[in-house]
Amino acid sequence: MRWTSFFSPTLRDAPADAEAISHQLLVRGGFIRQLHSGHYTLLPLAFRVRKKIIRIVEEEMDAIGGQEVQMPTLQPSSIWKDSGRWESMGEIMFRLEDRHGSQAALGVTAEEIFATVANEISSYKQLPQMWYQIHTKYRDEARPKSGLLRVREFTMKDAYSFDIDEDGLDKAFEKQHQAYVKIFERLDLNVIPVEASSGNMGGSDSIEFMVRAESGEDDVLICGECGYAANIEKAVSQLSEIVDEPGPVVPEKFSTPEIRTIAALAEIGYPSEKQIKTMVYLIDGQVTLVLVRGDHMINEQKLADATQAVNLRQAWKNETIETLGASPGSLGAVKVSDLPILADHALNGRTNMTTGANEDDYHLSGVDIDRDINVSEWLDLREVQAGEACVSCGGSLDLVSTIESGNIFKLGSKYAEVFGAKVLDDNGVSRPLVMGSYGIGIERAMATIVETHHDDKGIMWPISVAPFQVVITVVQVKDEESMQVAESIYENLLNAGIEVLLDDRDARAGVKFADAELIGIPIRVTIGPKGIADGVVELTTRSDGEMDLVKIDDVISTITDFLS
RNA sequence: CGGGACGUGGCGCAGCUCGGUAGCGCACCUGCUUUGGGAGCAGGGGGUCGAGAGUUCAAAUCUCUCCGUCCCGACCA
Repeated sequence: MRWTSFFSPTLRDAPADAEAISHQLLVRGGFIRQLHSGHYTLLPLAFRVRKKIIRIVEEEMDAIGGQEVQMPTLQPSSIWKDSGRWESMGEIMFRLEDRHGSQAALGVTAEEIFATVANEISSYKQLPQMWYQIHTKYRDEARPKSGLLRVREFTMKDAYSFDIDEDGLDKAFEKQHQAYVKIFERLDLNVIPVEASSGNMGGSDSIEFMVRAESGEDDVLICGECGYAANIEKAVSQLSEIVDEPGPVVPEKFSTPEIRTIAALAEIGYPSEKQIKTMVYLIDGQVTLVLVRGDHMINEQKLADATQAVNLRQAWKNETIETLGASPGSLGAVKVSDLPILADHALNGRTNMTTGANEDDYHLSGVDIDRDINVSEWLDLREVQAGEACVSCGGSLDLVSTIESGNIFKLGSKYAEVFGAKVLDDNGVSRPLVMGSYGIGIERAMATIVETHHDDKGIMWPISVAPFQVVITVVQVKDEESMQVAESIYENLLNAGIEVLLDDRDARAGVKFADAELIGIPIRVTIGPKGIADGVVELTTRSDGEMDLVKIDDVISTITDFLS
């Protein structure tokens, strides 16, 4: 490709509203343009990168027996109603009606569709199966952000495995795990597999593949000692034991005017780890009290997972007052008998605690949880904090921000049962298929690579996904000899199957160098009159900026060697 | 959904307080000079000032409503 006919509108300044570095560089480099919030046009450069990522994903999926298919993105409401996700997907799902008034949705994910097709499998002899597609997904995100990192329309590789039993699923899951490791290696993304919540996918085991990045929005806890890693929605830790002083036989009410917070109560002599934090939630319409230790935070995803809630929110202030008769700041669960009370494990067995009295401006001290609070269920609800001890080795946990680049789920038979995807086993017994589902966001991977491969001059693509492997920068386009050498190297590289961009623009050298660096081509061949006089050209690698003088006749072999 | 900011040529911005019909840098076009790290000079093209309504002789500027975009939080397969 010749730059003079190539469409890559580079910009000197990034748009003011681009915050994430990948967003800035992809826009500045002429890879993408925004159409509206969460929807981006992929210009030729980005499209080339996308294709390469897709190719890598396809190769690794095919290598583990994946079969590529393509499902419709416009899907009838009926199958989503059958699985219950027409409801539970909530606002994330784009919905529309056709001219006949039939309701439909744009594909958010495809468990339902794949399970429907899996009806065609009738015997255990046809198993296992692994199907995947690389196709557009639509999600009405509450807040699209950070360029390609969180969008409403994107390409996803979604794979689905079908097995006769859990054992088969375990194998498929492991194969996908291994394939992911290879894919991310080839993309030069340093992924951390972490235990994760499966959200409303309804699965059991779930692993997310996370890449550390400044602009990441998922928090992960990692143990530097033993390698334990988990999403904050799932992470657990060890707490040092607290020995409570013996308390009174009944709780004692005391006046606490002006005291509305855990911190304020701590200041007057009731340490936060000796307090009970009481929060009021509406869990699928049911008012519920949720208790954690005073110095702990509730993680709502844990709460949602533990309760299988579809709709979950904190109660409004007025709802709280109606229910408990007091305002937030004076709430407690002592003597509450008509509401479910969910408590975090860290409160188990504690005595002589302090909590709100359910009467404004009063608290209770000397609360013995077993004796005074009617806990319905003990659950893991609290959010682990940085520095806490690892459950497996006691090491200190680090909190790091990451981008979720892929995930794998064990779905079990939920969808197979709903859609009647059953097969006969070797005893002639009908059994539902056991499914897994496995996703990777393609454009997100592209942006994540930029997040992790850039310097102050621009992008530094790994060779595996670079839009071009080589750029030939002709310093003096009007110098005939330079152009002749450039044309000849260009032709030879093309013949060698290498993707080359020939910068034949009549621009100043500085402009051309800056553009080449901005768009991140791994190898630059610089051709100028000076070198030609000596029979050499320059080879510069983008990743380390190192420059070598190479004889003109050796350029092709040097480059092909370097690339292989 | 809660909080905050912004909307003026392709990009970055000024002008708005105090109303008088739009300007700067980059980019773009033409010519000349220049040519190894974002050139110089000269000339030129391009803007419903987010939209609508209102106030006014007159609105980018004042008022109201709406729309859009970004950031923080909530939420998020």
